[in-house]
Amino acid sequence: MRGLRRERATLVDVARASNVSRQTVSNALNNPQRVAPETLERVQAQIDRLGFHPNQAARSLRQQQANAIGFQVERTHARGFGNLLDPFLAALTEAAQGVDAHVITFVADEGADLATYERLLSTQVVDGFVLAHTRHADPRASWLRERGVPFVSFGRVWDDPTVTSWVDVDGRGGTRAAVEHVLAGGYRRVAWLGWPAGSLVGDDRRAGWNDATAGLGHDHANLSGVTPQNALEAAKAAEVILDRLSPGDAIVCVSDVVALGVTLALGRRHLLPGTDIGVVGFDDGDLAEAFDISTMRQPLGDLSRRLIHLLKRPTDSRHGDLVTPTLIHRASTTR
Amino acid sequence: MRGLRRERATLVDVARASNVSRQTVSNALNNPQRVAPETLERVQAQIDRLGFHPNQAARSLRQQQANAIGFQVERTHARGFGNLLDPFLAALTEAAQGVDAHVITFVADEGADLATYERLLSTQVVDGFVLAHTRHADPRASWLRERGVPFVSFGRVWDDPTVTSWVDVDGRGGTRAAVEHVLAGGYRRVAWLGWPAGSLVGDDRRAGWNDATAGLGHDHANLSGVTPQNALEAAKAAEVILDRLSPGDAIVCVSDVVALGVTLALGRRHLLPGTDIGVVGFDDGDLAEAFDISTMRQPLGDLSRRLIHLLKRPTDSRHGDLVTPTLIHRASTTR
DNA sequence: GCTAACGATATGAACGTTCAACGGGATGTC
DNA sequence: GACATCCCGTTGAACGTTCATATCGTTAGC
Repeated sequence: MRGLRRERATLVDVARASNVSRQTVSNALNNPQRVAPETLERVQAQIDRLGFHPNQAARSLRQQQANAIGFQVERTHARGFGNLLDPFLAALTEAAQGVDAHVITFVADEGADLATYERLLSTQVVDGFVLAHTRHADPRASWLRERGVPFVSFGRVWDDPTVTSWVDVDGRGGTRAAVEHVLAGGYRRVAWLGWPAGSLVGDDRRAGWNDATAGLGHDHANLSGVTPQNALEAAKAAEVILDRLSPGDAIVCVSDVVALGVTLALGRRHLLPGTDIGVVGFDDGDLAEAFDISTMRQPLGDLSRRLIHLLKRPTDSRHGDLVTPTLIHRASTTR
Repeated sequence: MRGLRRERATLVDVARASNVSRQTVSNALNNPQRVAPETLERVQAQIDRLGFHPNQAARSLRQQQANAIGFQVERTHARGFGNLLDPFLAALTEAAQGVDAHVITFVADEGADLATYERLLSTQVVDGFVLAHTRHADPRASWLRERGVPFVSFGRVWDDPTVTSWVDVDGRGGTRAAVEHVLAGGYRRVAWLGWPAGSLVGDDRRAGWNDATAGLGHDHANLSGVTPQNALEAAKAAEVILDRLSPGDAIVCVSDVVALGVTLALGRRHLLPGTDIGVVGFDDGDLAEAFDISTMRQPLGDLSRRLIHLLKRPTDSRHGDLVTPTLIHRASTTR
């Protein structure tokens, strides 16, 4: 994996070329205000001419920090359909680059995952971690906190209130906005297709539907259903609800995958999403776009930037951070 | 992003604790055969006791190599539905870990992407790159080759025969296997739904259908269709072919997304995939599993390991490397 | 019995950067 | 005029590892 021995310019090369000391070149890069303007200009010219970039390994060694963040990716078999982590990783990577940091991916063996976190830290490969897919009583969060390792979580660590360094999407507010969107579009009744109770994300999103439909005189019990996060199952569950709806009504769904299931069920009845029955998903994964389904977009760019910010200054959040999803209007809510 | 100043053990700490020199500890780690067995044991005991892991930054600095590989991820808006890169990245990460390397993700601005490659190299953040999504006349490949930078490509760099360091899936052989699978399952006629001619991957896969159906007396022109990589469009294209098929026939598709389109079209006709019409996809992305569609699985683990191997020893391949996809039998080809 | 060769371990130097400390000149303060 | 202060810049040391080379004792070869 070693390339041709490329001659990289070093600080000393730049220093010699511009007749200053190493440290002045270093200052020109890291503390330009400490350097006299004309010196700065001279040094900068040589940096450009020589194509100098500071060696990250030397920097890490001296500063005792890696400027890198670890992100655990799931092994192939463990990933689900409609997973958002792929675009999230892209957004996270971009946000990290914005603060001159890198994202390092890693996989961990089931059960032995903490050993991997330990290894990355003690080899000084990463300074901290971004967690996603936090589980109930996630052992990673407490392990990291005990050791004072910087980390943030994409998604609330619901059952550990001591972890406040998270950023999450406002599911309740998002669903509320989705309901208001279809009502404003002229759809009459708004049904809900969600996940079975007990999933914290699912319950949160459902609460938004409750909020927004409270005053409408709907028959709540009859106009909602549950399904696992699976398009085929969702299609079956949608059949039940569709029997109770008429053209001009709408279904707001807990996720894009579930919304796709509704779309499939509509297809079997030769009904058109949008024209006949409004459908809204949640997440704005790739499949929502592929099937022209209106959805609540998770603002992954903003969210990632907040995560990165929080990683550097954990004290800036006492209660976690909620971002508001935005409605993406597509054919499935166009009459 | 700096954690608590954790006291990490160093080589010297281990050396002192086991009454040997730095170098002996270093040898115990990197060249154990040079160290006397009893010394090795003593040193190893102290390494374990102190929880020592060698500092990667110091190692990189001294050895002038990062032990890291760069992998460009697409920005959010540029990704498509049914993208395989997410599981690929997981497999690649795992393969890299197998040789004590890390994967570093990065994003690049359109047009200025080579500058990002340059920066990662000259800061010694990575030693080389894994390319994916290679475009026609991909400028990255020639740029890297000119500079002698180690790189490999997931997918042939079709129009640059000087690039031999690629690993790809045998599309032709895979499709052939798919056709043989449905024939063996008792389906009578086997249609093809592919991408418009001109896509190299698509043409390759179609050739496999041609091969396998050559002696069957099919009406080739009538039993094949084209569609873009889009489930809704594929569903429309499938309608035309389905008009010419009868229950007991099958459709082999160029991708899972297209196969999903066929499944949708079947749903509208209240036909069941598998029972009425056989359907096979290609790629084994998450959606194939979600919709119980038989497909040709890209062996991402094997493929990644070959990529990593090739990155370290480019001379081991003179013509690139083809891996054989394996058939995943699901409901869509079960009668 | 002398020299060569080898096995096991130790030592100095180097990788390229930033930290900590310091120096010299100009400016300001009383 | 003495002294503090600031600006701009320099120098030695350190981060933790591995490379190149040296040392020492033992064995082999003749």
